[in-house]
Amino acid sequence: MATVYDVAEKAGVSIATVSRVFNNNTVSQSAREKVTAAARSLGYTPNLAARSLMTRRTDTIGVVLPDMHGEFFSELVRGIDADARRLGLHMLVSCSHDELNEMAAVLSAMQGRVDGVIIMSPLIAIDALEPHIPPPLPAVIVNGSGGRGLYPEVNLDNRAGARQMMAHLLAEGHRDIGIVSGPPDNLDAGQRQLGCVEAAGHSDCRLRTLAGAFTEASGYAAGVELLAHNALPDAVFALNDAMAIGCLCALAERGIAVPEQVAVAGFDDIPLAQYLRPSLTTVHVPIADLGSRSLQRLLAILRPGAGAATTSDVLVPELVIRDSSRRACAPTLR
Amino acid sequence: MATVYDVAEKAGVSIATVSRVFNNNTVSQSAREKVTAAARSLGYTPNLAARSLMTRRTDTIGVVLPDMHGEFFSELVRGIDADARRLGLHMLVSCSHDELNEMAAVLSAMQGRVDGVIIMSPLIAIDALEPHIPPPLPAVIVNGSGGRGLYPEVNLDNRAGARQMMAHLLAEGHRDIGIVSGPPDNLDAGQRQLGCVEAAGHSDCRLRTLAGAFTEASGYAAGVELLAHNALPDAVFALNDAMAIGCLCALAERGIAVPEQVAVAGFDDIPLAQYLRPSLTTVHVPIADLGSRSLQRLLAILRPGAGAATTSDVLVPELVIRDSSRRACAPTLR
DNA sequence: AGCGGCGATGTAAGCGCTTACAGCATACCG
DNA sequence: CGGTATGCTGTAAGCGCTTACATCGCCGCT
Repeated sequence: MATVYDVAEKAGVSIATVSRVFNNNTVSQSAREKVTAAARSLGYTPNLAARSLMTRRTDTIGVVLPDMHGEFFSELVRGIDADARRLGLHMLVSCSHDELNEMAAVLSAMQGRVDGVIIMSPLIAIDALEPHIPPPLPAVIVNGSGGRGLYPEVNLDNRAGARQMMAHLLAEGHRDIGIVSGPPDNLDAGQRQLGCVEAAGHSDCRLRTLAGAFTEASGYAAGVELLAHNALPDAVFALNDAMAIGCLCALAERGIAVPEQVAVAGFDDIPLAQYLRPSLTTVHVPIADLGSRSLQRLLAILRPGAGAATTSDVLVPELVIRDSSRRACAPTLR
Repeated sequence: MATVYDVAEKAGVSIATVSRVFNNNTVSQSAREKVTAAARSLGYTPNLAARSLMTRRTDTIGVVLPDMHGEFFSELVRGIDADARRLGLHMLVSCSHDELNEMAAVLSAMQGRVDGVIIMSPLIAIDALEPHIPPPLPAVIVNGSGGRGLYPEVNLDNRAGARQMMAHLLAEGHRDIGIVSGPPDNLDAGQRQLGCVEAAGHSDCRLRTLAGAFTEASGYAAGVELLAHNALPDAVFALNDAMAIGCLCALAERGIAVPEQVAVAGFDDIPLAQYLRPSLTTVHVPIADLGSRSLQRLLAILRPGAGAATTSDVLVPELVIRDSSRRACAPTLR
């Protein structure tokens, strides 16, 4: 591999000038041209390790995810990547499997490879996590709450989303509502559940909770359980779309009409929610925005001067009403 | 940040000894303990940039993807990540938006940040791409064919998958089959289409092709078009699941019974395919395996001695027959 | 003509690490 | 007891780059 010395020699300048050309510092037009030509002919590329060693920057940010399953993850990464590219930043991705020591290992391994990290950790409580973030490492926490304020957080207002959905279901006249919950320790799931309870508290509605795990299979199981007890609720609110789909499947198998006999709603608004029959009423979560927002937050730490007025860091999801919850009087099929 | 010098001083040894401790070289037990203690108390972490500068390794591999939408991408990354972690490798992820110059930019930016790359590029033909891969950068191409053999390839046998599906549909007695194709230049789509044509060639079956783009919306549009002409085929084979879902949606809206009036099949076997009603007949693609396999390939280049018997690099997908294509005589609902 | 200022360039000092080489005990051989 | 193999350890030389500082013309000023 060619080095600055090779280029400098070929261009007839000093290594400092070569370096300056590649860092957009003041160089005369003629020198710049000579260097560029020499570099191209030698196939020179700056050695980034050496550069990092001097500048103590890596131009890379780390993304630590709980796992790599499903739409949510890819959307988040997409949101981060889009902005990162524009800013000339690279993205180091890793996952923690929701385990504290794996998380700690990942973070310490990233130490020195990245300028900062975006951490998503819906299961591990942030205050347990914080001690494992190497102190010099700038970090932003996305979608996990309960930190001590040591790190900026970007959150989704899961509670508000759930409240909106409940309000909709209540407005449709449903009073007996089944909630398919998420994994026990999942923070998003907890907040959504809380929103449901809050909304129900103001009304005369009955809430039943069914165990779920944010998977299609668990939604299916919940649907089966509802049918077994032979006492269908008016509506089922699955705390994510995957479970809503599983549940719809169980209901369809037994010939239960949705929304005529039971209304069904989900949460997340995954892309194909609108292509189900009946199309799925859900809460739209701007996942990619969550990613892009957290990158902005991180950037505000990394490159202080660079503007970025602190807009709110709580994104409010939006109710999307589709066929699966419409009043029975509206026919599903044309 | 503490350096080897700080640790060496505190431990009362030389920097070489400190370095040896962190690289598992021969060091006396007593020295090792002193160094470890000193390092811990100082919160020392080796500076990876400096290390890379000496060793010319980064312990990081790059993953270049066409984009970051949907299951396929996340599954692939998951497959790679799982193995990478075990091997102590990091993963730098980027996407090319299927544009040749973006691809070239991404690759040259990765130069020096990674020890090798895994490239997925279903749209850009590999022989056009190869000149843009910096020569010293080890690369493996996943799921894109047509290279000049300069780089190892790991492929999915899309053609065989499509042939299997066609054989199944023919065996079910369908003779008028609609194919919802993929994006025009997409290599996977092309191979799948080819498989269909091959299979049809051996039979007396009629094939109609409808334009598609691997999205739910395009599948929906194809479904609408089929209905408009008032001449439904016996079966519709959408070349990916997303389009099959869109198509199912269009058919359901018009009250067409699947599989009684039309059989429908997809390709990919995304996780929720089995939770659709009717559950979707499709071709199972082991995406995560594709990722893990390509990492193995890359590793065979990076760490030559390390075994890794060259198993085949063509993964054959597997037919998954579900309700959406079963003979009409089998009732869908119980 | 002389001088301050300025922009372009070169020199050289590291950044924190790995590793070849040399040094120095210790142990073991004849 | 000298010689030599053996096992640790220290010294020092870079890896390829950025950048503070010094240098050197050159312009425009008085």
